[in-house]
Amino acid sequence: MSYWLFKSEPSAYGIDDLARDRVTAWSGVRNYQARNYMRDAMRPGDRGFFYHSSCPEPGIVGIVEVAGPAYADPTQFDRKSRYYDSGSDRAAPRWLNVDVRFASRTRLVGLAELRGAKKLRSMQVLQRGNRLSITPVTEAEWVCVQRLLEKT
DNA sequence: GCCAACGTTGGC
DNA sequence: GCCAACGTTGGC
Repeated sequence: MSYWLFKSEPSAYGIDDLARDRVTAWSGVRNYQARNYMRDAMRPGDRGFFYHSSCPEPGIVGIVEVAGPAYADPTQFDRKSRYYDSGSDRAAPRWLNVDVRFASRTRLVGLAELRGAKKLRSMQVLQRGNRLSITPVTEAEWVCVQRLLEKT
């Protein structure tokens, strides 16, 4: 069992959208490292934080669960999609994604609060220049955020 | 809107 | 294989 952080711009797809849809495809990832996390390291049942970025109040806003194994991302073959990849071969798709299921909302744990927790100092999403839409979360970090969530 | 950071691309 | 240019991301 591993832990993850899924980052999304709420103007594109936020926790409200996921709460409504219950399950969504984490498609459109065009970064090899993030793809490898989904393809090689994620397991159904893994849990993650849902994080809002590029918005007035960036931070963790919910808990999600990996709903199934990675599969070929259909948007790479869709010529009309902004994620279309003419270099991807149907017989050996370049891009994969998992489905993510809504688990619960949380109160907002904003960036300043995350940065204020010493145990989260090495959390990947907080590092300079981080741009991955998926980052691993250690068990210690997961527990630390859970404790923050218990406070109000 | 600005700026820093990073990945990708393409010329050589 | 190198590296400059470019596009994208994300916090402020």
